[in-house]
Amino acid sequence: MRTSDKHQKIIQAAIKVFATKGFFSARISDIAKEAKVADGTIYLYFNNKYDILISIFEEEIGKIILQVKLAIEEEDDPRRKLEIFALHHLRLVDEKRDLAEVLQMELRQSNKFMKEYRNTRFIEYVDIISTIIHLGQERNIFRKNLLPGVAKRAFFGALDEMSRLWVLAPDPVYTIEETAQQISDIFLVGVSNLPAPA
Amino acid sequence: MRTSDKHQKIIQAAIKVFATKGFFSARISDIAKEAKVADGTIYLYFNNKYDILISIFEEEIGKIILQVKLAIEEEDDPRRKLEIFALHHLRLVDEKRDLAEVLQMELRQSNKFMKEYRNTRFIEYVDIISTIIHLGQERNIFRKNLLPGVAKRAFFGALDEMSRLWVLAPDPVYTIEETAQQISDIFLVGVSNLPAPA
Amino acid sequence: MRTSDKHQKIIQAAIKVFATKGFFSARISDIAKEAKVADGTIYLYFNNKYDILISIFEEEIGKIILQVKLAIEEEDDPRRKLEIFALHHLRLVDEKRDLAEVLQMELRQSNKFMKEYRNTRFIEYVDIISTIIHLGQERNIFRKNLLPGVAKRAFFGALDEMSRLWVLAPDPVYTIEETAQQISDIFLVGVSNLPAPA
Amino acid sequence: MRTSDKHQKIIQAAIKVFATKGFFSARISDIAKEAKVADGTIYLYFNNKYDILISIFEEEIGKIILQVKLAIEEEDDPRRKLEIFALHHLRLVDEKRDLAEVLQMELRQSNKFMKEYRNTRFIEYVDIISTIIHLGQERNIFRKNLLPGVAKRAFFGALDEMSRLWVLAPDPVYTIEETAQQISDIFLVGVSNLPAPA
DNA sequence: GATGAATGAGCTTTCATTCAT
DNA sequence: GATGAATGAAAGCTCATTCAT
Repeated sequence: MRTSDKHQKIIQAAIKVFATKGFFSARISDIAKEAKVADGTIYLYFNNKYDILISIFEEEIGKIILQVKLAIEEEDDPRRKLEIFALHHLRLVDEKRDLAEVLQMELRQSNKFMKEYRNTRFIEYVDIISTIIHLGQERNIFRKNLLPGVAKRAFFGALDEMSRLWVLAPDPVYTIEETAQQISDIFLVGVSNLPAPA
Repeated sequence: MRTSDKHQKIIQAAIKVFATKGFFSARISDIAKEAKVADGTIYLYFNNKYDILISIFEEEIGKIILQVKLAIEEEDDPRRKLEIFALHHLRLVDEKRDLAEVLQMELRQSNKFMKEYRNTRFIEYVDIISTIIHLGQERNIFRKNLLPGVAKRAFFGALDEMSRLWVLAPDPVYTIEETAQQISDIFLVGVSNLPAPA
Repeated sequence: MRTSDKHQKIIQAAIKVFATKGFFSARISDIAKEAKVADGTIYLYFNNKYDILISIFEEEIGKIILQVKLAIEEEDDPRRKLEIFALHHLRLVDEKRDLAEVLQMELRQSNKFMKEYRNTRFIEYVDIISTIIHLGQERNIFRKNLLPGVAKRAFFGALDEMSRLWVLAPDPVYTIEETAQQISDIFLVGVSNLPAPA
Repeated sequence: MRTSDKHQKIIQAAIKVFATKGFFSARISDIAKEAKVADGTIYLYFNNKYDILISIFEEEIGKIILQVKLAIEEEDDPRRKLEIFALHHLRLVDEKRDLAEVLQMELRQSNKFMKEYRNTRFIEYVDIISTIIHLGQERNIFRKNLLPGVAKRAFFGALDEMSRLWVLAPDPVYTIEETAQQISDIFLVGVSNLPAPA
């Protein structure tokens, strides 16, 4: 069996188990059972339990960043870029719910127990937004008095909070598309370089 | 006695320790040492480790909700109410950083390992926002086509993400006031019942 | 129960278990069972399995060195001092067989797996012999052309090898006294069939 | 094939690894790497880890016994025979340090964890000495009141203890030849400052 | 014969919880 | 009520051994 096979099987199993029980409550034996390998096999591919989590971060976020950047490049308008980012983000959460959950919760917890790990991939992802905002400001579409560090986080936070709702209780009330649209709307109107309402 | 000295000392110690190490990495003996009581004493006031966490949620969020509701009632304008909520939320994060961190991270993780616990207090807190939004819609200040479940989370998410930034790396670049103002601005302009830009 | 009690009980249990099975084959649970404490209790008194072994070395050899030095000081003649050392050493092996076995085997192995531990106590013990030899040379009782580093080890090695015999198969053929006498004799006058020195 | 290339390679690798880390700390994969074979290959030649150790004992001591007996037969005088034994023993330790270390430490420990293995080869080796002593007593060269079981072990122990010194810290202070001579001297004539026998 | 990926039993160690004092 | 020594279940990880290739 090819090495990559087992590596991927374990990663996918770990995503599922971490999503369900959380990193700490997850047992190596849970992951092994889910991946249909022996406990010891996991240690042929990963140094320890933390290493599995880090690998999820690195590998899966890496893939996502690539996809999103690709999708955004196809549009020129910063407003459309933001809409696409929102849509992409929420679709991902819907399609890869377990992964989304792990990234959302465990990734942010991780600095507590993995002191040495600096999560640069996550920062890279969020910075896609600030790049778009800068672009919008340059083109005079977005307000110049936007604080970039705040705006990017406001947008990401809005999406992220919706994701949480989705992850906890998949909500058939709003579709992904209308949710993405709604958030983009609120945000875009909010940041537009228009005369403030009288 | 529920509000006994020891009870509070343990709660405050636990907040500090949970904030620093996370719930799972925190040991009962850490909390005991921080609270300057014996390990066993903790079990006179709490049933187990989970119970301490739940108590933090219930008691501390309870206090916060009371404060925020009080502050909001003093204003009539929904726009001002939102601004006050934002300011209040961020001030709290700044003043009670440890508590903020526990609420932000552990509370959301909790459903993973405390299956039976339904976190109604948190929902109650976030619903303060939706109440304001409804009010704004009734008074024709906010757009009617806002999805209330989305808008409330978009606003809370934006604040929450800023809090995370604050908690991880206390940022002297933006003041609490300008951050709150900025987020309120983006959101208020975005939800205002004005003709959409051409 | 006094702290010292448990510490001693564990040390004594460990001596017995290490003597019987060797350090590596010995399980913490074996020691705990022998000491009639829970497995975890051992870790209240020792950092880890190695620490138990080191404690045996330090504490028990310390006691022995004290005793031997005391016994030797009572005699003036270096020849008698050597005889007393031999007798004392072999008596100890007989009386504290398990301890002797641990010291004999595990102590010497220890540098293999406890790289950082320097066994100064053992060297201190063997150096009691060289001190006696030096004294004998000063008084012109022992040959001046004796290499001190060799002679001390020759004497200790002879005793040690007898101890091993004793430990492996307690031998009723020779008494401790005649064995000690025999080794002292060989060392003091050799094996040649010559008229003993007057 | 018993004397196959691989069999020998594994034995030699195991001697090196056991000498360095000790039997228990040595991993099969260490030996395999040292022998430049796959882990599994070892099990084509040996039943298990213990079996490798036993094979070292049997085969390597076997060779040594042959050599020593041959060297001793060339001399007639029991005193010379003892000197040759001493010299041969120490030379061996010097030339085959790793093997010496394994035989010295692991062989003696072995009865602890390999209950069923009786180490007859080692006894055979030490009994070469007692044979010499008996011969010396028959010829009236050695004292009749020597206890043979004690004398043989005294001599062997002296050599063995020197070996340990050599193994732990190769000592350039004394040469092998002078060390062997010194021990033989002490044993043959003792340490007393008397005119050497005519 | 040779390989080395896979196995899983079994170990040391941790730490929430208890309870005699 | 308060203590903290003692408990023992539970889990991460290692590594001798196997076996499909």
